[in-house]
Amino acid sequence: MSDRKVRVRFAPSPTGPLHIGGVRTALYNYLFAKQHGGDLIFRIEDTDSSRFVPGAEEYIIESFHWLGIKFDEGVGFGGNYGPYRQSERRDIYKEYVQQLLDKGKAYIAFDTPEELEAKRKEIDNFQYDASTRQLMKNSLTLPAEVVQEMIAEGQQYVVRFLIEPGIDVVVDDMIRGEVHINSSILDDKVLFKSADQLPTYHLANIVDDHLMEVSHVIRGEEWLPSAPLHVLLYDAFGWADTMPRFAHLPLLLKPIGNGKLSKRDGDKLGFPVFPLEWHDPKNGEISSGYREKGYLPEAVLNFLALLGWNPGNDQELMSLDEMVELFDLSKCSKNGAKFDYVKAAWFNHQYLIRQPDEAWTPSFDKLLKEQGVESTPQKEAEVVRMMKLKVIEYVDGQGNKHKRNISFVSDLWPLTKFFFVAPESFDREDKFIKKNWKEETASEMRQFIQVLSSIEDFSVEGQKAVIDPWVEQNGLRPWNAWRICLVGAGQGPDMYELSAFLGKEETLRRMQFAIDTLG
RNA sequence: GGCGCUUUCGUCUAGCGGCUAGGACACAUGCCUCUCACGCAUGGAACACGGGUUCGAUUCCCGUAGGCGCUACCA
Repeated sequence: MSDRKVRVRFAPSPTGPLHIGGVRTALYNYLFAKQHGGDLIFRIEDTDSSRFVPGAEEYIIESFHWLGIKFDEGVGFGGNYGPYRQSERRDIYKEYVQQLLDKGKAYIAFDTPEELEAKRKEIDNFQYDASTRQLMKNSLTLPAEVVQEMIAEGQQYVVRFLIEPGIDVVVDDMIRGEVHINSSILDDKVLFKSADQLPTYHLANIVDDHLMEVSHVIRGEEWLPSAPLHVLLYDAFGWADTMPRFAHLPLLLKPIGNGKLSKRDGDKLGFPVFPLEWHDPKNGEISSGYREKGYLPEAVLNFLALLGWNPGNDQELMSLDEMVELFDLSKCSKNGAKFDYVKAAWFNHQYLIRQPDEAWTPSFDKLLKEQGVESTPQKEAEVVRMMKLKVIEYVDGQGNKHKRNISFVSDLWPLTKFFFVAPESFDREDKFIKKNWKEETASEMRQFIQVLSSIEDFSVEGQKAVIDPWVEQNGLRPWNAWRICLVGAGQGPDMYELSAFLGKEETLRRMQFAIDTLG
């Protein structure tokens, strides 16, 4: 078992957009596979035909493409163990169900959903198991000829797994250790459905994992209760010696309140729970996505990886390759993690500030167009340069340069609007304006206008050459008031930089407007 | 209800019998500064409870309580 080639799979159901928790599960599978030089398989588990949602499969593939998680084989990736879509494997499942039937490990049951419902009403905590199966309509209670007859008549039936009671079933979990469950509490699970003539998850997943030579099953904790059933299935097939190792991951929980993270929480609290924006084909509802919100895939992956796992030291920022190296299933935590979307934004900030300026320009350009602002790439590059100009001079202990506190490119608009749009009004209650626009400020600004008007060379150096001596001489500190004129608030870059960017004409125009408005 | 998993600052977590219980996010204060940020520094903030085991428990065991999951012809 130990020298078996590592092969893991991520196997979503195409019932909607890929949940962020699913992304983490896929990521852990990826990390585990790559670390061991193994394969990552992408399998589509579409055995519930009633819940199939068109477009979901394509959405999931595109999500991983954006995130940078690469599969080695599977739907859309090729491979020698196909088909990888379960709906295309009907015949395979039928064959294996028959095996179980022949071995007496499974049986045929004719009870209709209505009859089962009635039984549940009749008996408290009814469970289809060793204690009740004698009461039901199945191949264990009916004579063989009758069963044959009913099948010949075309009666609908399901195949149920026959579970022996009183067996101590052990699931050896790589995260939780040994989990014991007595088989008596398990029910005779349906393995093959009559409704759509497809297997249930339990059967399909065991057959596929076996045939695809999956070595490790890394999945969400919601599967832990059915893991004993899966162990019993491997036994029943006689595949116990090649049974994969299990690892059940803790769940992602709501940031506030109780329960696991769901589709609803996201847009209610203002953060996405899906990697990409999703347009529900049924009702046209739109759910936001990380990509569209301005997240960088590296940041999303890094953040997600640390929700339930850490390398055992204080390192938080790491590339996908570093994670591959550091990842360790045994270091995964056992309890659910609340989804902290504030920290997600922090991770994005960290990745954003490490990007070169050029990487910002396209999205910045798009942002400005959305705001109806005329601009050029040169001007945008200039603004980006200016807005971090002061802090780029700061280099920390690791030699990293720092930029402004923006978590998303979209944050740039409120920070840079004044570069493109002149202030139209001033908030007299604003703390900065109150403090820096006094009785005498208007006349000082008029003087300052005179000085500025005389400047021929309006570049940063040209302005400094004239203004610095003037400031020295008069003992005035015009910057804050000047800032109010040009920005309209207490923010923005170095004033010389800004005025040079705006040009002499616009600078003077804004100053005059402020004087006229504020008096 | 039954079964299972789980329980360290508000949140994510380190810790694997002896520590002033560490880090990060968030928060507060200070420094820097022509503003806002960034950055830096400092600070407040946790071992759910009760029994054991042990010279000694955050750490091991058992209860209790809380949280989460499962309990479909869904995955």
